[in-house]
Amino acid sequence: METAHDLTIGQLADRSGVATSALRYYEERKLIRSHRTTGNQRRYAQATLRRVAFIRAAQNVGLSLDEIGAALASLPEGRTPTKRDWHQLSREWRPRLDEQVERLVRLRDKLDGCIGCGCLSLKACALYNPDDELRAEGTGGVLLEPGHDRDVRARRTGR
Amino acid sequence: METAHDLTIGQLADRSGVATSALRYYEERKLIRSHRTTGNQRRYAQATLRRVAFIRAAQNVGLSLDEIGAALASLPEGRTPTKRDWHQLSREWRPRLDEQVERLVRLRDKLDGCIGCGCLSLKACALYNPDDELRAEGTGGVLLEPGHDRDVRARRTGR
DNA sequence: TTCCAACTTCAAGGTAGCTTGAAGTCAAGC
DNA sequence: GCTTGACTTCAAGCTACCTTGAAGTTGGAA
Repeated sequence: METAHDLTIGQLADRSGVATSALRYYEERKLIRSHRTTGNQRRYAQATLRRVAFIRAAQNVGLSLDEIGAALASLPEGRTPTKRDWHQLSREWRPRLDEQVERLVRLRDKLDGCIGCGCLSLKACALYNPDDELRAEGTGGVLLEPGHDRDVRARRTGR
Repeated sequence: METAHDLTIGQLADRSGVATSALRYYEERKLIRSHRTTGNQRRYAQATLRRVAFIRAAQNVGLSLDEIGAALASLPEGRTPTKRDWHQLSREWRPRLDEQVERLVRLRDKLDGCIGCGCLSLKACALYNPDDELRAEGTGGVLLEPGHDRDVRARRTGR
């Protein structure tokens, strides 16, 4: 399994821009894998560079390591992922990214018109809606967070 | 300063969808303010609802409470912010949101073409570039993170 | 006036995502 | 063969952002 092109953790850190401590952490979390030299040092396959890039890109978009790990788990276990494998993975992520972009654009476009206009605490605002009538229908709360409706009460703490 | 329309922390929590514990935390962090009843209970002005909405919206976009606090600090101290005040604040945030959106769109559009095509660890990729030649020029690392260039080495840990 | 849910403070706990430090081992150049 | 920097593990620490629990107080309705 060892090749001349395997990377030490330091090389992987340099080339990915990710600290060695973070790489060990990713490995502990099963996001990346390594094999060991006879002297117990980690060696990473070149393909790991791509995995790390994916991890950082995904983190940038606000995904947790758990979610990223789940995505990466869809890649083949035994062999180096092919272009097709990565292509498949990125296709599955497209809707997620679309949603994120939409949410952000909505915020950007509404921030001025909505917070700016002062309707934020009033009726029928696409950005935020704590209106009492609507609340009676169970739709109070922040509309920017997807799926918030059923969480609003659960998020309360004091008795 | 007390009006009939002041909110208890529970009401603010219900109407904002934010836990009371979080609201107390925000107050401790000076993101929101309250006055007290004779019995030492918090009462919030209606306008606080708008502040909380702003805080959550901003968090959604990935901003820290420190950054949000700094933004909110630009609002007037003594009086209830006017539409104009909010308008001003949201205008200042526009570039930040634009940048976020752009970053996200870039990731979305490049993910397929770039990670998918396998160029991720090769030359001249807009998404990621650990190419050795470019690294020699000091441009290795993840290109998605703004201003990463000077951080790449600092992020390394092991000696 | 009594009751109890909603409040109060304070300290500790929790999760995510790492970083830091100690103490020791490996490997590659002189 | 020696030196030294890059590696190893493990435990503890750190920042952000809260949550939980204990122990006590308030306030509004019956």
